[in-house]
Amino acid sequence: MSSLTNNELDAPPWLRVESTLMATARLIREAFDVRLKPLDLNLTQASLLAYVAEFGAITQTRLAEKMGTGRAAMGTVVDGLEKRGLVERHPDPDDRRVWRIDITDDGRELAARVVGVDEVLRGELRHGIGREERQALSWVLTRLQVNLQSAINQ
Amino acid sequence: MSSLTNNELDAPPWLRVESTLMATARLIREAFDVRLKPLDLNLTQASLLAYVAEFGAITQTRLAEKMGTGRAAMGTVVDGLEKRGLVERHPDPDDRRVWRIDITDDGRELAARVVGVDEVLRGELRHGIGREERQALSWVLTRLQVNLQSAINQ
DNA sequence: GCTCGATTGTATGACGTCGTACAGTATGTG
DNA sequence: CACATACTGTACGACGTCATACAATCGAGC
Repeated sequence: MSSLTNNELDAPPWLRVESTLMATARLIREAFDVRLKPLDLNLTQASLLAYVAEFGAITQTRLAEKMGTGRAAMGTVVDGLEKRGLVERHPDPDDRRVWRIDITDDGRELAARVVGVDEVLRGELRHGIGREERQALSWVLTRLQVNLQSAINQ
Repeated sequence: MSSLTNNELDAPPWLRVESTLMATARLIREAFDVRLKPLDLNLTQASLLAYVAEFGAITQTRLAEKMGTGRAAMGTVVDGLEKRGLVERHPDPDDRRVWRIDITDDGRELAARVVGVDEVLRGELRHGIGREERQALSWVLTRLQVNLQSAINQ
């Protein structure tokens, strides 16, 4: 144990809040990966599965946009899930370039378990954090994203 | 432009705040990488350099702890910086297993520029975000880290 | 002094993601 | 209809990180 959040005090003085945020993001991924391991899914796969289960068939490019990853990476993720019979690629009747990624029955079943895992974990993460604090967090993060996007575009 | 923060509204309903946080972390890394590109450094290298410049020689394992990465990964980062003459490995007089990573004059010069880049960017990121909002953000993140650590340890 | 467990740094292979380039297809313009 | 441009998904190579295993070394207990 220990060595938990000391990175707030003796952390590099530059990058203070930012590094805390990135460390938190790492922990989020780690926590979800741990909880999703029994389902043999990582966070990316689980997100894809749950998204398709919720919103129905969608093309890979839009999927990549939603999940914040590249098209190429999304292709390999879909490959893996398709090989396990959790999703299927259906040709789009209106556009022969694209595949419409749809979920299978097995996938839907697993997606339900993903949602369960997600709800449990998110419940644990709320401990000691009030509703308005979470809303404030969300607001600041959104604002930060705007500033970051401006900074990235010079 | 556009497609900026729509991932707040039509994002997967699970993973709401968490996915926003992770997306923000990605943008932070991206923004720093863009700004550090003229120095031919990525965020990891720059962090290491600035840390050693600030706090002096340190072993790789402690460096890895501070930066939140593994020892093996830290070794390759040090390799690259050492090859460019920005840091040096000095034997520890008291412990022959460890290297003490120290900065060179060239490294110190570059580290100063890193600090400059960092200050400019962090100034931009503060736009429209008040002091108490930043403190609240920091507090919630720290609390979240505690909850995450508990979740990871079952 | 010797032995055993713990620790440091490294080598290795694996994984996930990214960037680029490419072929196939769609869409708009002449 | 012909053509140029934009877009989708994939192949490929590269990078960064991780997990594991390992040799060298330290520190504690006898």
